[in-house]
Amino acid sequence: MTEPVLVAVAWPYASAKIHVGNITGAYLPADILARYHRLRGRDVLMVSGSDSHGTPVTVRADQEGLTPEEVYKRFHAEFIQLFQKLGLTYDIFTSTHTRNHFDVASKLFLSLKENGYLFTEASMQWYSTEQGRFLPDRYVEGTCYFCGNTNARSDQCDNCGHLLEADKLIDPRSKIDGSTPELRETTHFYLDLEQLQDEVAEFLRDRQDYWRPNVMRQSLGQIETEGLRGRPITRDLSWGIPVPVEGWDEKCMYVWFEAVIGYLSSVVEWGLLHDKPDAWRHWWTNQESRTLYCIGKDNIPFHAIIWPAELIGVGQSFDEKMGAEDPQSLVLPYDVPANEFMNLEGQKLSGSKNWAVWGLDFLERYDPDPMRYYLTVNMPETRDTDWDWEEFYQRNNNELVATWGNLANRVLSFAYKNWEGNIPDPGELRGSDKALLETIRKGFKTVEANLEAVKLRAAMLEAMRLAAEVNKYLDTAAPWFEIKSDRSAAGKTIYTALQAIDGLKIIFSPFLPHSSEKLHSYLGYEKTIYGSLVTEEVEDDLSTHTVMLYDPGDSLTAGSEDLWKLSDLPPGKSFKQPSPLFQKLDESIVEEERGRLG
RNA sequence: UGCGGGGUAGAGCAGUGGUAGCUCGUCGGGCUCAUAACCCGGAGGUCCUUGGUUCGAAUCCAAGCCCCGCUACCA
Repeated sequence: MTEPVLVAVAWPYASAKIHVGNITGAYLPADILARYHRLRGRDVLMVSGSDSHGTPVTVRADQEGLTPEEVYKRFHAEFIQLFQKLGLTYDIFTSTHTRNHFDVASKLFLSLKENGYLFTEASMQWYSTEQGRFLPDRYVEGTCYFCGNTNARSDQCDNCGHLLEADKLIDPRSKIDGSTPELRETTHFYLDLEQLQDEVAEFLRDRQDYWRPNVMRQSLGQIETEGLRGRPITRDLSWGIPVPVEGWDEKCMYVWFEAVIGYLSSVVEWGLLHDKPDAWRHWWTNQESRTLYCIGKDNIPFHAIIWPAELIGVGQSFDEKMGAEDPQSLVLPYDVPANEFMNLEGQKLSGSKNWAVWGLDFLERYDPDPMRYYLTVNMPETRDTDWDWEEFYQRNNNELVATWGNLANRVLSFAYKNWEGNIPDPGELRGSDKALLETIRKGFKTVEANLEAVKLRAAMLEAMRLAAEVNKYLDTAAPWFEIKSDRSAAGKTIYTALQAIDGLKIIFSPFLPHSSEKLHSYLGYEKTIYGSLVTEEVEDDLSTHTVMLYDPGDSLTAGSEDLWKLSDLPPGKSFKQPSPLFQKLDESIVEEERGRLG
């Protein structure tokens, strides 16, 4: 077993389709990191699943006349389809609606309760006598007590912008059936964040020098200026995980409390599915384990404050409940590299206005790597960015195709034509050849430094710069000229260039895995670089759910060898006739795609 | 109202005290292995404004202008 790396990815909410903003914000950066660490031979586990519970799912179910379970399963199936096409190497992509997750979440809840970090408190909530249930604030409308607007939501008035106290709303009515709700008292469990505040702050300070400033501002900054207050972690809902306390089975755990526990439960499930029930401890109780949380900025408080607070509060109790003889505490986040948002053609994304580029829809017309490339160079790492179809088209043709795709194609074509599909024997390399290979070796180091620091844009740019270096080298050496007078000199040049693109293939592969595999196969390798994604139906006493799993197979990264380096290319080895790695796009797609919006 | 981010070449960005840089586009040249791709060179900027600190400011301070988010039980 080598260094454990846990890539924990935001759980998509199973009530909406996935768009490019979601992908660039969390799922793609996670896969880039996971693939990079796989190349390094580390014990990578990339985990996530569908967040299946909560109000939006039930609301959508009501609208469509379906059960919440049917709604979640429909979106869950689409997520898996998209992730397989994009090549996101989740070791496990599961769901929160599984017996295993219920069990783990309940153990965690009870651990917090036993350790004294939960308390109960009563409050007044709107209750629908018609439906016999409590209504979420956003489903109660009425008259604003500030401006008199008669269509104010009970939590906020869209007319005057004031935040409202729900119980002061005038003439409340249910948005669902128009009936008049009444105020009723209800009691909930609260997570005592105030009590955990000092330890959370200490946890954050320890990481202050390498976390992104935007994440620190929203976590440590908030604690230092406003402090933390208890937050309710249960709801009067029926779709979710029942509160595991006697007399409370009518209420559920609140999704924001329960979904993050998926980072733990999914690792447990992965172990169970691989007949390694104790494997979860390798990532979760081993203090050497590096846990990275890839999320969007809307999730920062949950991952940088609340989840660490839950983990701290649990202490060793969870491990004890899992049957450990010598229980350990759980590993706190190493980094939470949250991204900002991606807009579209200058405007905020909006599902209801169809102002979005949907993942599956995009892949109907384009290949996955162009999307991965554009989303990486445009990743909102430090500020909001913009998806612009004109720019997508330009970058695809002028950068991806022209610099990298063309480089691979020109080298392979020339070699194939002049050496009958065998790697030429270079003999002794010249100074200029060695210099190029040295540039690539240094490139591995630079890209590595950027990836370790989760600076993916910079890493991608550096990779492209290296491709440009090889193009320059070719232009200087001019093998098409050499070959006319000195075949052996041309052989040295082409051998060197082949070796260079063989290395670049590895450097590009975390970002652009599909084209790297293609090039890898053109170069005549038998094994693939990465494994594949498979699905499996899992049945438990709660439900049946589909899991997507990563199968390393007998790929190069299946072992623990460090592949992050220039490898030797054996002279004489045969390789295949190449074809272009990427397609040029026609300018007409710009207007075509813009026409689909809105 | 409060909080946060931002205003640097046509576009997108980097640059936190010492002659203003990168990618793309643009103009000119070279090459012909390659998906008219690749390589070289040039043009292009009052670094939002004003005032201040300093030998010296895009970079620090003050005031102001403009854009964009957030301030939701949408996790």
